Amino acid sequence: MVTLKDIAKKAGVSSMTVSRVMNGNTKEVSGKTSERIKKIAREMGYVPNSSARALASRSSRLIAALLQEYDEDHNPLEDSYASCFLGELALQIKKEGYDLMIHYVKDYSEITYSLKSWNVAGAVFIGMFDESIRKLQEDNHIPLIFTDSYSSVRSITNVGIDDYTGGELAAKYFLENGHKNLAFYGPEVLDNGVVMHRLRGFVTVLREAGISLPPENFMNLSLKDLGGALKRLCSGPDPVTGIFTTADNCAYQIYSEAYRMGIRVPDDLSVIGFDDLNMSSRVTPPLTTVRQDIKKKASVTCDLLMKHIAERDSPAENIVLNVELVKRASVKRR
Amino acid sequence: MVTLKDIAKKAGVSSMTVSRVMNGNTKEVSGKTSERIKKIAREMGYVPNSSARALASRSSRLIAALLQEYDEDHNPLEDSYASCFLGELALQIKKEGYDLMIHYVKDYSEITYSLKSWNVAGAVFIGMFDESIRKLQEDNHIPLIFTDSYSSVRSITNVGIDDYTGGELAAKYFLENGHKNLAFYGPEVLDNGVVMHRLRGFVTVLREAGISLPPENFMNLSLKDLGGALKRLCSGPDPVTGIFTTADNCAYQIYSEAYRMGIRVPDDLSVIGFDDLNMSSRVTPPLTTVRQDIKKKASVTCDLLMKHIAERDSPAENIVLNVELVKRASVKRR
DNA sequence: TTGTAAGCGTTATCAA
DNA sequence: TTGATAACGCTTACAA
Repeated sequence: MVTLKDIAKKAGVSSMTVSRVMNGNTKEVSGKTSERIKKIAREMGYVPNSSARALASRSSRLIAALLQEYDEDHNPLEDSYASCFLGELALQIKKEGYDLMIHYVKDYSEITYSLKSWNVAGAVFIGMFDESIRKLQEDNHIPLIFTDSYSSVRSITNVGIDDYTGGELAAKYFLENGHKNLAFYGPEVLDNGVVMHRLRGFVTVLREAGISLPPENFMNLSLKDLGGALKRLCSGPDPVTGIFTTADNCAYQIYSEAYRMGIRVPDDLSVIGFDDLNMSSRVTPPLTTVRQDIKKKASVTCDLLMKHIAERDSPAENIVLNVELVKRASVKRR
Repeated sequence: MVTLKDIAKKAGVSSMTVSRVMNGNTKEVSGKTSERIKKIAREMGYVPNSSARALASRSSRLIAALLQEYDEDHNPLEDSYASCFLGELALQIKKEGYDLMIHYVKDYSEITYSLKSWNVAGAVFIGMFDESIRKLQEDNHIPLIFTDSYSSVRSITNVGIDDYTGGELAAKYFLENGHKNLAFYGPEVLDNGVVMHRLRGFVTVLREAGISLPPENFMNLSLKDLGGALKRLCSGPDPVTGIFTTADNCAYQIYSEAYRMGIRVPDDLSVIGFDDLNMSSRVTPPLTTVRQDIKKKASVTCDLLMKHIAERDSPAENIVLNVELVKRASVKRR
């Protein structure tokens, strides 16, 4: 392993001089020595030791991405939204010259542990961490960027989207297309701000149009027999003709169960999703969905992170990105 | 920040004793002091400093996952295979008490740099690294686990699948179902062992059945107008009735373009994919595909890694996992 | 069973 | 513009 010392010896200078050069403090070092040292370092294949750096400087060029580990036998990255966001985030972080660590989190205690253990420079939270936020901020004095949080903690830096408007857009589009009998499919609302706001936007528009959904039209992921429920809703004298899901992934499930039950999309049942994942333009029929710009979200997240790392007292800010409805073939005019 | 020293002071022992306790060297420390120290550490919220550990011990409990960064505007995790594998790998690595870092790689030089910089204990390569393998092994003396490699380097530890048989299974199933006029869709074969072997298995079986594919039946990702090509193949007096793709993702593209061109799957065109991603049972119609067990692959990868970390002179081994054909509705009997 | 001392590779600090 | 020195928090190696 080549160290600063090795280079210093070869160049006939102190290791401090080499250190300065390697860190680009070119102003403090004469141009000539600087060039010479760089050359030697390159020739010797010098790679700075990040651990030593972190130890000495009490900070590292390391970012942690934290993902909720909900389920034993499903890893967090099976969710295409999460993997897409993380994948994009990794790209941005790399561009900034930082390294990225990923941590699955089941227990609160795991978070602080992993952040402290590595002296990470900052952390990005992907998934629902609302209950822990206050404690996280108390325990960790590094920039923490949350995503899609609806925490009541005021001083929090968060990147989210306009979920409520998303729900509204879906409802309006259904109404425009003559749908009156609608349903909803998504995770339990109770503890999830994102889902709740999407749903609220949706039902509020419907209510204003004089439409209210009976309880059985709210289906959630814990439903054992989605196909059966769908079949029931879509038959009878006054069948459901449209369904709003809080994620494209859920919409794909609907597609699948509808197909299995012989319900045709969009002829019998129109579907609107949320996210606009890559897959959504490819499914049959292409999915009408509320689009969020995941790449933008990732780059904004990274920008915020870098800003807070550079200026530790940057004010907390909550950034809300726009959504838009992408109209495809999964909604039929009635 | 709480350090060993702090705990030592409070416990009235040397920091070495604390270090031993924190590292579980319980045999060397009396039971009583051990318990007392653990208690104090817990109370003080001690978190070991991984950087210091890595520095002092010249190794870290850190694994690097390396992903090929092919394309500027697509991140490697947009590929569901990669994100699923990585996601599962992360789970396994966490179970072993290691941390995981992800690195996108464009240039060879980036790899060695990131591995050395963090003193990582081992690395997993996801994607095509065949040309770099020899050099990687020379430059890095830590366990390197490759996946899906067909490198000619003999002493390489790799976890792959039986791609060739996968291709055979697809071909046989088409034949069983009376398909005689077939096509292929996937990445350029030239430099990709995985794709090449899948394709070889496929065409070999066909050849044995006296069927050979004309050049225009080989379509690759660079094709500008996939829909048009599909339309051409599927019309005329002797239309293609089945298409084999080297990845489920490609099959989804076929679905999408077929839909756009008014070609019905499976009535006009049967499709067989490869991977069996989560999505494949959900698309319409559910996709017949050659299944690989990604979870198994990830756990085998992790096991190998741990074994090689524990015993640095473990022999190189190439593990080949089985594949199986999952029959769904995308292939129609002719 | 416990402690002492040195050192891992780097940066911070101060002096020259 | 450079260098000497002391950390950073931990482990290794050896001594008690």
